[in-house]
Amino acid sequence: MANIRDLAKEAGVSVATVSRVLNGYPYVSEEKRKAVWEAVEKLNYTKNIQAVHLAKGKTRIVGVMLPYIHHPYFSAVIEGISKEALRCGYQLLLFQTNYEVKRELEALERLRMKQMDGLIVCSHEADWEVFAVYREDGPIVLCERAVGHDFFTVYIDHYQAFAQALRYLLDKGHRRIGYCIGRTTGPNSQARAAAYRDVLGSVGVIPQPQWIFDGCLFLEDGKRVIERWMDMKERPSALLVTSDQVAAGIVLHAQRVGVHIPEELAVIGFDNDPLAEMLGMTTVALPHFALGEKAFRLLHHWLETGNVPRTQEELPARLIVRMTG
Amino acid sequence: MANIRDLAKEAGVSVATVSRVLNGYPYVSEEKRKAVWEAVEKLNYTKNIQAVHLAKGKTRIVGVMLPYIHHPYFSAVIEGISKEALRCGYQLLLFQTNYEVKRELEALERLRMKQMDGLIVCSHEADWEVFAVYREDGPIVLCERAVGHDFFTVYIDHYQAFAQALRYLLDKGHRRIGYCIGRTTGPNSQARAAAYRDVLGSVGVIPQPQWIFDGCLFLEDGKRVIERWMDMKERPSALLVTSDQVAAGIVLHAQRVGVHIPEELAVIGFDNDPLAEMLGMTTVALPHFALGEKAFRLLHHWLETGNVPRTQEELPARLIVRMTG
DNA sequence: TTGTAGGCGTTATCAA
DNA sequence: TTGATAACGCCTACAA
Repeated sequence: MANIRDLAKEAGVSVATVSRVLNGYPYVSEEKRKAVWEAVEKLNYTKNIQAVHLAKGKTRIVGVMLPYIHHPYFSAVIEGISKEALRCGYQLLLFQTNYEVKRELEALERLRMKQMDGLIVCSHEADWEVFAVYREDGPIVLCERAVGHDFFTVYIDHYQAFAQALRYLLDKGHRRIGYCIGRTTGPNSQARAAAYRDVLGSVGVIPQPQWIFDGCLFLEDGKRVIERWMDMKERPSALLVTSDQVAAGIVLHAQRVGVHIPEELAVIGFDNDPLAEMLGMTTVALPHFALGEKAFRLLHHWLETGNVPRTQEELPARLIVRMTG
Repeated sequence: MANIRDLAKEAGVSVATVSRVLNGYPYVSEEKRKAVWEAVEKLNYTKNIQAVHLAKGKTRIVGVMLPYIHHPYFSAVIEGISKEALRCGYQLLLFQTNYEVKRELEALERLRMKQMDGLIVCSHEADWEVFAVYREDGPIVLCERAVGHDFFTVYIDHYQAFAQALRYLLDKGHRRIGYCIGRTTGPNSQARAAAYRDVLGSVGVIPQPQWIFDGCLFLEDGKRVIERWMDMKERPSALLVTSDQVAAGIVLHAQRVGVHIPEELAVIGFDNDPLAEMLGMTTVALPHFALGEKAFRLLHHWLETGNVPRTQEELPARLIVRMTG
């Protein structure tokens, strides 16, 4: 495969001139410019991007760290990132971690190795301290709140989102309120747990541990929740469900087994997935797509200007009352 | 940032020795090995992966071309690809195209530029001739059938899948059978259209153009379908819906507006999404995840052995009868 | 077991 | 306007 030196020889110019032509720099005579393009044509030349990356020390590639892709939340976030990246001429390198710390470290190491210009962390498992170590190796933007660390982040205010829904339920008279969550670790989950404690505590309700349903990620988990709920002696009268997928699973399975929603069990989902509208589900709308977009923009600005963005932007959530809660 | 030469100086050895140590080659004395690692530690060295890529002419990166990510079909395929890639130590570079030919060409150009070792095409818009031009620039594996081109592919046999469902409906006595599809171009869509013509033709049914509902990609499109269906004078009695998401939208909206399923309208979805099971939907299970896995494996084998895989593997689909059709 | 030196393909500086 | 040449950082014959 022809390289820039072959071109130079063919066109009868220097490699420097070839490079200038290829990159559209001024100060090249029309004549030589033409000769170079002809050589490009003749030798069927294409630039080797690796060499460019090495020489420039930049790649216009951004890494995206996330546990898995086949999930409505993460695929919405990526879509937002991807849309902006496309617009700005950046490429996306995927780092699927399955929430394994080892994988997260691999991604961070790749940042050190300068495989990409920056990294967007959608969700993580390792301690923030681990991430802090890599801060000097390249720009990192988070999609989660990092309390006590001055990372640059765009995040959804899950405390406020949860609190909002809880107060709504309290106002409707509910006292036995439980919730379903994907996993208990992670900043988002902890923000919710804090809101749960605080808001229920403010009205003197003592939540029961068994009112918290862990491992709720996918539609089919909703079935499990209903089954467990039916087996309980003191059932919650309302559930906050941190994913509309799971909430939909709950609502649909409840319907099937004859549990009346919201009379016997009020259900409030999160996300405002199309499914929520379709099922008439009360839900808290979360701006996932915008989260991805903004995270990329933040990183992009950082990369292009070199100015560290001292940003920690909070994206608001909005309760949408429909029929299930 | 320290480089391999700094290490050599620090450790009092040559760069070749450093490289050997770093890459775990034999024939290095324990003493020097130790000295190198100490230098690594001391200088806080990390290898620059770009330089490695350039020197080796390989990247262990695979490109994935797909129209969008936030879609159950594509995110399942990627998940399959990603899982295998992770296992084999490969990374994924995303090329979101929005079905724009221009974007597809950009991805192919990147293959030429040797940004990645190979490319998996999940779905495309450009003519196969365009892809054929780039075949010599790197291994390309397709997730769609390419009739008349000897690309290497793994694909779901959509003709068989569609035909299977159609015959089932015919057996049940349906004659006015329509279908909903994402877009009409693309090999998968054309395979379905062919099955539709052939199977209906075989029993002398002349399908009406308005029985084909285009642009059905997401849950919310199902609502539109029902609305249009209700406005029709000669309504289909059954619909094949090429996405369970859309089928779910149809079933749920039908329920809402009082259309009885399957009595007034039989619905058969595709994918076997968890939603289908939850809603008791009859559906044709499609192995999306396996498709991604196998596509990666095919490419991987090609990359590692250098042997062109003359594979064109057809993945079967399976009708799952539940309650909607 | 070790080192030297050339190569990978571009970009960028500096002098002309 | 142009060209030589030194980076960029690593790998790898080949020679010792």
